[in-house]
Amino acid sequence: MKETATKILDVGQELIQTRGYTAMSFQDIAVQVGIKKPSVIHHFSSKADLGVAIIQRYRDTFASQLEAIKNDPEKTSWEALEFYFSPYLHFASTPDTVCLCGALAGEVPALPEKMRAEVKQFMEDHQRWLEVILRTGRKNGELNFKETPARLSRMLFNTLQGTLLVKRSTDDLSQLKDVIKVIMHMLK
Amino acid sequence: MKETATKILDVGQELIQTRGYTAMSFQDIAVQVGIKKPSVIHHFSSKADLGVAIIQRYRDTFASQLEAIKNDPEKTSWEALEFYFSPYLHFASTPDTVCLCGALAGEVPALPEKMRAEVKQFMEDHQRWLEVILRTGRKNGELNFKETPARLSRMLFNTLQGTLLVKRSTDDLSQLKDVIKVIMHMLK
DNA sequence: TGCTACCTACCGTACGGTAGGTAGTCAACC
DNA sequence: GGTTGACTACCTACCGTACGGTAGGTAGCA
Repeated sequence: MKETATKILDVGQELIQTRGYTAMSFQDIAVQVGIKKPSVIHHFSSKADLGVAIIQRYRDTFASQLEAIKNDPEKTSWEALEFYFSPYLHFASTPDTVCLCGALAGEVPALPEKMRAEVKQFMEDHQRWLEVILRTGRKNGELNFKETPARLSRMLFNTLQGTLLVKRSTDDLSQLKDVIKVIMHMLK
Repeated sequence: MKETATKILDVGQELIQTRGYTAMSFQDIAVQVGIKKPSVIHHFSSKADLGVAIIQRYRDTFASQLEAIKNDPEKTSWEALEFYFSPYLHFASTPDTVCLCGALAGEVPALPEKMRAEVKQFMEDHQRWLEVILRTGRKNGELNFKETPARLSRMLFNTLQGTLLVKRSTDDLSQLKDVIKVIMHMLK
């Protein structure tokens, strides 16, 4: 049986990814977890605290995945890229869901200050990891591109985030696959 | 002296671009226009109606600009591209502002149904215009690329939207210029 | 007379958050 | 071994605030 706090984080994250932080309420979370609103607040004393906890948990799991890939010398750059793209492909099959950082980025002005710093770090984590893959891939001779790894990684990261964003309104789920295909092709 | 209805549309649009549709309230608009809340509702009988009116006005002006460019035989494809990118470059100098469609796309699940269709059309307008520029530019021999114009225009549009999105949290205003430079370079 | 633009006053709802209480668990103590 | 106290998880009931929206009235103008 999952602990209540973990359930709250799970439900909260899902709600942010589908409806956004502002539209996520303690009440919604309480209903989905099966408890009452004040009990949610008992675990996370404010909405901002809950938001920060959700981002931090996500960042932690992301960081550990990064380490696992980094320390596996058998992984090729292409496999690392595929791993990086896999969650995006997952979003391609769920019309209204979006990467956590993308959902939060769209709401930055409405976010409590505590959360903004986390979101910023979050974006930088993502972009920098892609940068590392690109740099080592080119050094190994596996990947081929003209731009600097920093600039290209920023651009590709932005493209992925933008595709997720646009997907929400157009419901054109095939775009994500197309975009990833084009990116892969560009790097050969 | 500007008409009140126009002022309401102006202020409303600005609020959507900075804070988002959900966080935009009749009260905020009333204060900035210099009237009381019910007077705003007198002009636009519901928040959804106001939202639709704002998008429609934007789409109309965008469409007329499109026609003007299309019907000017002296404009090169590069000039058309520059014109297309110019509003994005403007956003590069305003940290918290975002393209109207991008701001709304991030909130699609929270939007009233009437607005969703408008947002969708909005995105398609933008993307299709870029597609036309790319297609005619290649036909003229001015532009050079391998992908189909449809696929490439979607990708570039997504990249621009994503860059605006990411900008909100990172405050890295130089990215937009960089991205546009890279795109221009790609098309040579 | 009728219309437009605006106003004050109000309504119901939903939100984040608080106050205060209850039931269960567990360790410390006589 | 039973009693006590502290702690945790959860509850009901409530508060202030802000929202979208309504009712009804007024001043000016054609």
